[in-house]
Parts: sequence; C-alpha cells; structure tokens
Amino acid sequence: MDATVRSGPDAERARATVEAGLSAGEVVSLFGRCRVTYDGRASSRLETGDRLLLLKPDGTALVHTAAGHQPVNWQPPGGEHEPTVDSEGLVVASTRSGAEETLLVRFETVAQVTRYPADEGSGPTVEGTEADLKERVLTEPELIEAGFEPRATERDTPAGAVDVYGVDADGRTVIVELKRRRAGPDAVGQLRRYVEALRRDSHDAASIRGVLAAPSVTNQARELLAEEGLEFVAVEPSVEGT
Amino acid sequence: MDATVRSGPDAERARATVEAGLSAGEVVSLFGRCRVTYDGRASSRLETGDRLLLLKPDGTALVHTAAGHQPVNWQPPGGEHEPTVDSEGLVVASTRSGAEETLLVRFETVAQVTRYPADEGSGPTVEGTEADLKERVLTEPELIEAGFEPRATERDTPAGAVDVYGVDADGRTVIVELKRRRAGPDAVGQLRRYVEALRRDSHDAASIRGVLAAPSVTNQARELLAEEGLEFVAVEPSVEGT
DNA sequence: GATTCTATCTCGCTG
DNA sequence: CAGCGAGGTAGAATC
Repeated sequence: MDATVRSGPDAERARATVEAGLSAGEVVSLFGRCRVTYDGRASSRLETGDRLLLLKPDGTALVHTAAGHQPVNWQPPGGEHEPTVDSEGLVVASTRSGAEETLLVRFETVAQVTRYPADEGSGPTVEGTEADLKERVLTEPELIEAGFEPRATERDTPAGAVDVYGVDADGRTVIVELKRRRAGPDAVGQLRRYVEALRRDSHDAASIRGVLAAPSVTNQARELLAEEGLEFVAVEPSVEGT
Repeated sequence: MDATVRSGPDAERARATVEAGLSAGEVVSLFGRCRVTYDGRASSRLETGDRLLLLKPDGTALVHTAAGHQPVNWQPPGGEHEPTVDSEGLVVASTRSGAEETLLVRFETVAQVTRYPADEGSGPTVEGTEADLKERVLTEPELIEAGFEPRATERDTPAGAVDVYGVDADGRTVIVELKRRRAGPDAVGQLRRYVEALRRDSHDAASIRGVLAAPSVTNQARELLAEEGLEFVAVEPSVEGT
C-alpha cells in the first residue's frame, strides 16, 4: 500500500472515492496519466503525462508534475469539483462559477486515489517579513539615521499609504519605503509617487525627503533614486541570532 | 487502499518508502499529522496539524493543508530531501545548500505514503498571455490607433525593454506598454520610465508619446497617466471565439 | 467588490 | 550570476 502501485482502481471506483472524500470535506489526491485543459482568464492545454491532481474541499485544484514549485495547472479556491466517468474514463472538472473558468483533468489511467481528512488548521507564524522590518525601524529609528523620529505608519497620501512617515533631526519630513530584500526600480517608483504626492501639497517641497530602506539596491534603482533626489539606507531584514 | 487509511506505516517503513521513491526519481506524497519549521529567507513555525507533504525529486517540497492554492510551507527546487527517524518519529528535512535554507517536517503520525514515477513532461501551452497580446498588436496595429506603425518589440532603453515601439500617423515616436489585465500604478511607472529615458536622449521630447494598452486602468493609474502626459488605449487581451 | 501591495513569491529570459 | 518583468500570479488589508 505504501509502495509503487502497479494497477489502480477502475474509473468508477476512483470517481466514487473522489466524490465521497470531497463531500466529507477531505483532501483527495490522484496520481495518474492525464490530459489537462484550462479555459478562463487565459487558456492552456497540457498533453498526456503522469501527474498528481490534488483536490481540496474549498474548490482548489492543483496539477503537479515531477518538477517545480508551481503547479502546472490549477484552479483557485472558491469553485467546485465534479468527478464524472464517461466512455474514456475518469474526468474531474473544477469550475469557478462567478468567473467563467474551467479546469478539466481527463485521466487515461488512475494509479492511486487517496482521501485524507486534513484540517485547515491555522496558518504559519512567519518572521522576517516586511512588517517585521517595519517594527524594527519603529523601535530602532536610528537604523534609518541618527535623529530620525517615526511619526506614523501606513500614512495615507493621494498616491497610497507610506510605510513609515517621520521627521529628521532638522525637522524635515522623511518618507521611508521599506523592502525586505534587494530593491529594484518598482520600489523607487513607489517611493517617488509618495514623495511627489506630499511635495505637491507642501509649500516647501525641499523639506520632504524620501528614503528607500532595503538590504541593497540594483544599479538601475540607484540611478533612479539619484535622478529623483531620493536616498538609500541599508537595513538588514532580520538578524535572528546575532 | 483507495479509501481512508485508518492506520499508517510505522516511521521506519515510511522513511524507507520515501528514500526509495526519491532515489528512484519518483514523486512522494505523505499524509499525516506534523509540525513544520522553516528557516532561511524568513522563518516560520507551524503547529501540529493534518497536512500533505509532497516531495519531488528536484528538491521541491510542498506542505498543503485542506484549503488554499498556496502551500502553507515549502522549499523551492534545487535542494535535497533527507528522511530520518529519531525517537519521536519520521522527520523529513529539505535543504538548499547554497542558500542557507531548511524546511523541517516532523511527523507525529504518518497516515499514508505514496510514491509515483511521474515524468516531468513538458509544460502547458498557454494562450492569452501578454506575449499573445503583443502579437495581436503587431498584426493589428490599428488596435492602438489608426496609422500606428510598429517598428520594434522589446526595444532597449536605459530603463529597460519597451514592449512595442513604433510611430504614429504624424511620424511621432510611440512607446506602448502592454498589460493583459487591468493596469495599476506599477504599469504607469514602467511606461513613464521608458518614455523619460527616450525623451532624455531626444532633442524633441514632445515628439515621444507613451501609450498604456490594457483592458482597463484603475483610477489612480489614470491620474498618473494624466500627470505624466501619457495615454491609455483599451485593448482586450484575447478574443478566442468571437 | 475594487484597489493596492506583499510574497520565504516562482519563473523565464537576457546580459 | 544578477537584473528585470510576467504571472491564469495568490493572498491580505483597506476602503
């Protein structure tokens, strides 16, 4: 049972197992040879091959091959699975009604079907995110520069919410855009929009500084910063055991 | 075998199956109760719960719960899996040597282990991507506007490669940024950078137009376009059966 | 529901 | 190898 399966259930038994598992709120996995078609926001075709189909009670469907992090085809949560058997064998259709989206997995052979009553559980606690970096900056403002005083986070501007908003030792406004990893042109674009939005509403544009705080920046990002008169400060995303 | 499993293999049998499957280049899946810890680019902790662990021969590890498209924990391709048994039971470690990254899955109970010789196969053929939209614009330039003549795609600028580069009926340069779905501020940022880069190298900045072509734009994106003197053109991503 | 942004993003491509 | 941008991105937070 826990070794390679040489002959699988026939199509109707597989269908019944899928249906029973899903209606019991269980996770169902199928290994087998199949073709896959998707039509919706785009459309895709996948020729016959050996794959794993993972079906979740929330409507999620994932088709995985032997390589890669990403599923080769999928359906996001919110839809429904419908296993049927036609003259060619087992077909699992996963559809999202709202969006006109359909994933069809047509099995040539089903090597194994497994159902398992997994709980949804709670998500993982993750550390080292951008939110954590923000906390660090708030408790250690000198990470940005000596004399920096944070005044607000997620402060609204016409261009969106600023990560950290504060003042420097000279009383000038400082807008900080945080990135937990190497920052590219997109990060500069964000910072620039926030700074310009505030400068537009200010009588003294020069008193508003923009600071990109990240572990490092790409060259292009550095050039963009220079063009816009913005600054870069190196901050490590997390330290852990140092 | 294809119904709910009430009692699973003991830890050592599970370990042996995982090892045998992986060394044979097969995909291995384990259903069971486990705790998960990840340390690397960030760190995360996941308390005991029922989950599916999917192990691929390329080093990919995916931990899935009963809900959601995304794995609740994972390891990208490129590493190695090492199943061991200690006093508490089966532990699967997936590590990426280059990056200092480790995913540890410690099983309290293993309900089922399955190995399956899936081929990697070839990826799906996808239609309706941005590349397809670009093809449409090249064969039907009037989608942008009457008289538009594409001259190049992926044309290099100091700020990156422009999607479509051409001239309008009046001989002015037109830079087109394509998006297959509703465009936001980031798309305007890209277009803006390309246009400014070209204007900087031009003696006649006004002769360079920037066009964002997408199914629609958000309000903020529209405002940004207006501020920068850029334009919007509505194009549908794909038509299929019309 | 629409908008905006993060992500342990992943992935592919290009220099 | 880095850098840049796409993705059927998904997911969260906010309005």
